Amino acid sequence: MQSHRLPTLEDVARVAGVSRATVSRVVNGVRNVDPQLHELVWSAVEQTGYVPNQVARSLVTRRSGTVALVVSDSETHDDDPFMSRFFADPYFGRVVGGLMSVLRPAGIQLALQMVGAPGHKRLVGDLRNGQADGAVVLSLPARDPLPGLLAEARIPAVLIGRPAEPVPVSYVDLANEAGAALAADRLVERGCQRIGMISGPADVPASQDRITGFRRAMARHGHAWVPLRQGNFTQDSGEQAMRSLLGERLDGVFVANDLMALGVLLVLRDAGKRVPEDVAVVGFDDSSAALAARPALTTVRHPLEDMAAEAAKLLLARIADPDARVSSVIYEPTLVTRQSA
Amino acid sequence: MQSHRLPTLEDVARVAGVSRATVSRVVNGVRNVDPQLHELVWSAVEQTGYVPNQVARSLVTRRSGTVALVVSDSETHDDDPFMSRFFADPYFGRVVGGLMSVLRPAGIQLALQMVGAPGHKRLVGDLRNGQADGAVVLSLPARDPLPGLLAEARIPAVLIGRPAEPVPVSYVDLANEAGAALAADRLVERGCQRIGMISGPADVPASQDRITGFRRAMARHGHAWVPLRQGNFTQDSGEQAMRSLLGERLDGVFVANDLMALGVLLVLRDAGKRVPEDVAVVGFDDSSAALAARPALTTVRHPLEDMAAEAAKLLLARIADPDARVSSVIYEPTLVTRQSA
DNA sequence: CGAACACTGGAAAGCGCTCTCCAAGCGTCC
DNA sequence: GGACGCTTGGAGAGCGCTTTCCAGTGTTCG
Repeated sequence: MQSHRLPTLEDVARVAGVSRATVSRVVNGVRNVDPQLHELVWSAVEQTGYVPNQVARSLVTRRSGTVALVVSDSETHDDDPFMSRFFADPYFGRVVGGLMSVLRPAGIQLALQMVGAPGHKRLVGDLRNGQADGAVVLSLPARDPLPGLLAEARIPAVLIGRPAEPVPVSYVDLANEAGAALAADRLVERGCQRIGMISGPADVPASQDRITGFRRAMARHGHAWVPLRQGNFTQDSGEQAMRSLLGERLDGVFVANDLMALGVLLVLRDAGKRVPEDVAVVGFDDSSAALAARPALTTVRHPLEDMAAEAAKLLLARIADPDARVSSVIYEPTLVTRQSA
Repeated sequence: MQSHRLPTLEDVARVAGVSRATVSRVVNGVRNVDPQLHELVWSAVEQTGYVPNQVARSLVTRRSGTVALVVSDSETHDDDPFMSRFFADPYFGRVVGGLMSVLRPAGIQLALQMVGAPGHKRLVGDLRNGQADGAVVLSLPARDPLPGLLAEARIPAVLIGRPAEPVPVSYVDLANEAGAALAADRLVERGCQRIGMISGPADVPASQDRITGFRRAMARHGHAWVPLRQGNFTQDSGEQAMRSLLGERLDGVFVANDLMALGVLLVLRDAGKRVPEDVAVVGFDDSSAALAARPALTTVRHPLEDMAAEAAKLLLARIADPDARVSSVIYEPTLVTRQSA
């Protein structure tokens, strides 16, 4: 019983006996329209089942009511297993959840864009064309040219995680150094003497900062040197790193994320070490894994949802006023003390 | 050094010295255009840095190159903690990853739409208006009217998870009953005598099927009655359910998802029960949690990424041919045997 | 050698909407 | 009573693109 053609403004106007312009004004709630006409138009809208065509509207207003979540992965091939890992990790979902908590009430849609270097030009073009009003960027590769391109094209954008090189784009980030220091303090305070670290990839800013922060704090406590192994944020890499660290006879270890810490816990257990009595472990992220681990993980809380929500707010502000100053928000981490340290 | 206005088809045409129509034809690769002109036009495109305006294109073609991922949550208020739980769960990310693996190579975008019952009308209208070419629907509420509305409006759609009531819409699903039967078989085969189950919410089809399948299989094995507790798929609810099941002196339990199984493991451990010696545990999903658990979880594998990818393929096929027959794909689960059973 | 025919490229009509004019109507003030 | 300002609604020009229709050109065949 549906007609094949959707009712347009024109149809509503005809039913209401007014002009297209008037219907448009009523629907968008602008200008003073005679209350009677107002009423009349709304009932015509109701009667025809009219729904504004966003596409047509976007074409003229150059506003799409959409924000892009750009996942920038520089070099990945299509079915790189890395991608599936990325999506399966709660990281992605938490970001989406945080963004939606702000975007949804604002009536703004989220469009997911995955793009590698070859797609940069196209992406920037599409965004300038009004495909989306702005972008939240999740930069995976260490030094990503995308933020710079976005800034140059004057596209409202906010990064999640600071860029490797300074770029005139707002971002939200965690005070990773401070978080790592929290872990160091905890380990030292417990009385650990031989403390090591398992880090993430060295070229990721967040990872670098955790290393720097940890080393600096340890130095402050008189530990000039810290045994370090590099992982890649997977549980597996955490296991490997811990195994290679076993010879160091550590009694404390800071692991740069919870997933790797899970692996560490397993290796320690297999090696017959009690946690925290023999070896204390501090993780990072306060993910659900931390709570599920046995012993429950003492970890540095990373308020990712809040950060993503803030990113959405910053972006909205920037869309509303493109000349607003670039501003960034750094979140302070806190230590969540559980059993492992 | 960027001009404020983006180059349009008109500009390219002027530079190339041809008409708009010709440029359009070249860019879209239709009709036989003189190879020389073809060349000429492309170099003009290059020179001007032209990027087609998708919005304008959509307006006339009524194709958007976008697919909506609709998360239908019927009754939720904006900052319901349920939503944040939903996004943090790997379920969401795995679906997105699976969809993207098909959509990205096809050059199609994914737009995230969260919508409750009040938004249904608007959503259907927007989709009919060509906002997106089709929808993948993730129905959270038990009996969701949305799939029916979509079918009625003849909007290409594919559901992930079977609808509670039959609806002429394609879907992909897991043979949940068969999966539950796999778990029952395993538990019985191990020699367990007193076997219980912890299920998900009773009004979710997937959850119902697991209960039915488990009961049926157990009956086949001569167990007429199965102690059952209901959880809500969270680790916490799993713990509670298990605690209340402790009095039953079970030696085997089937838990309807891995997250709850994690909770079960903890409770069992605290109660001094060894797994699997005293109590065998089988989970469901084969999530990363299953692997991380100690003992590692024996669980029913749920190939969610593959299912989501298939959903994307079905949707694309339906978009290409709206009159194609409604067809659904049911995936067969397999048992992943680890330590817990 | 002229007519029929493919083929190519241009002109122009929209897609559905917004928004800037502009005209009409009305009240107000000198 | 006339001029002015204010409110209100309509006409119409696009936004950038696709696509139909048609004219022009070169080709082939009777």
